[in-house]
Amino acid sequence: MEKEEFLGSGHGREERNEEMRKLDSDQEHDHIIRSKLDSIKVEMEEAKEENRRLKSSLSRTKKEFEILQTQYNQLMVIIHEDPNKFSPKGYNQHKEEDEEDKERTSDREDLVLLSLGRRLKSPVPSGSMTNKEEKMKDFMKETDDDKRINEQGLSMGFEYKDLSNPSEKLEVDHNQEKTSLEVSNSNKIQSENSFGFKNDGDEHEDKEEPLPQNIAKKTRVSVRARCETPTMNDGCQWRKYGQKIAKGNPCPRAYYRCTIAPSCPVRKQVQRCSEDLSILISTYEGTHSHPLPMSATAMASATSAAASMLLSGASSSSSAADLHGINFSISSNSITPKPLLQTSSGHPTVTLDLTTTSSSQQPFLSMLNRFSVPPSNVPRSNSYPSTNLSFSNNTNTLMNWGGGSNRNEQYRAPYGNISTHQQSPFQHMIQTRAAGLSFDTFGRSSSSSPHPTQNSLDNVNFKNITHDQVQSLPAETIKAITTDPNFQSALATALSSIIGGDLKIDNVTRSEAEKSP
DNA sequence: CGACTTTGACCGGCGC
DNA sequence: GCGCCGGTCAAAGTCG
Repeated sequence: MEKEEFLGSGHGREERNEEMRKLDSDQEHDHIIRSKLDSIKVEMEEAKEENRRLKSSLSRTKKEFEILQTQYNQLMVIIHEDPNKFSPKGYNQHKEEDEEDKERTSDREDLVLLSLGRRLKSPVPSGSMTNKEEKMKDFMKETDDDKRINEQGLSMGFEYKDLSNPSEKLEVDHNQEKTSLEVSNSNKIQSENSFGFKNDGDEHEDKEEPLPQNIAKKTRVSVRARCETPTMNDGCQWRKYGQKIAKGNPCPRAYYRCTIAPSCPVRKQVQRCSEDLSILISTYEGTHSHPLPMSATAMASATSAAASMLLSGASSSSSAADLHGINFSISSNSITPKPLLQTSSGHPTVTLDLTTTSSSQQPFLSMLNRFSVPPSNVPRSNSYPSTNLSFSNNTNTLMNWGGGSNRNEQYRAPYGNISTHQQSPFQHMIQTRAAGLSFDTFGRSSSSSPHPTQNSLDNVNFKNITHDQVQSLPAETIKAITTDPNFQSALATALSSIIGGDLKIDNVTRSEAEKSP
């Protein structure tokens, strides 16, 4: 009996134990689920928080960008409209016209100019035109220059002088590594061997029959940038046609040709810097004989601007120059790293350096100051000048250009996914004008929201731009904007045009940032 | 199957 | 004239 009871009780105990175990396991399961839920909740909260942070950061950056863009646009609009206005005398003379100008400028604030580089051959049907586009078209009819743009499209870039022309002589001082350009008319730059965009409407420009010596000595523009991907996405469509191990660099050099148009003669060489494998050196040569996608215009304009600077003698300037009222100091500490692709080939090469790090606390100034001559210790075997333009900042300039082996990389914006109205934010800021070096620059923020500094036009003052003003720009803004390769490209173009063109900037619009925090 | 990449061969310029 | 070197060609391979 006792045994049975024992067995019976033992059996019951087992059942209870089983139930207990079941309960325990259920509780454990619940506990696990709860803890998982908790952790997920925490993660969600964190994500939300991060999202909020990013949103606020984005909106702040947007605002700051708009402010800067407005200032830049105002300046360029005014420069374009009447350069004389920038002299104190001119300012007084034109004071009465300011009201009118303000209205016109305000109108232009509504314009979105996406005309950096070459205008597309096929005109947009008027039916599909937006109001902004119509306004832009209307405005472009206002001046003769703009008419020319409207009728002929844009011609800018990599202008290369006919060296055989006795009136336009290129002298190179091999010993001093200086370039001396003797140009009879700086605005009459021939279109031979021009890199960038040419106007199909101009028959004479379509006939690109450079002389043999020019073919042999095409100007090249080398762009150095930190880039993790095998190639830098510059917006163009390239096809690889060769690869070589070049002497002096264990990294292979890849040869690409532009395939947007079958007859496009533009070539590109891509090579990693042997000293710093994170640096990608892209060297461009030739002239695009076709419209470029918008995403390609930034790089094309940068390279063209660089080439223009080379040809306009920027490299021959002294250690500091006062160019049209803007100080361009060429400081020895801004010297770029030794350019590898300058050592060969007998091509005049200009290097755009987007890699070097500045110790300066003023990135924007630093950027302006980085129009530098190559270091004297750089060996150069070629007999042509090389010019280094460094548009760096004090941030980590490692760029992901979105390039790589992906075949579909072309036409993608070089800065990843950007919403439509923000795509290539600086491209619409600059509009180039024919004659290579001079251009119109105006436009506005593409944001549809009311502009925070719209009223600043009412308080436009003209003063000499000072370093203090530049310094007064919010550092974060400067950092954000100067790290944008599109800005760097656009700036290169703008500066090039100012240096090489006939614009006279004695004064500039006072920066609204002076008032802004 | 077309577009693109790879890679060895070839060509022309340049220096010795 | 020869060899080196940068640049290009073109056939074969790869990829989507």
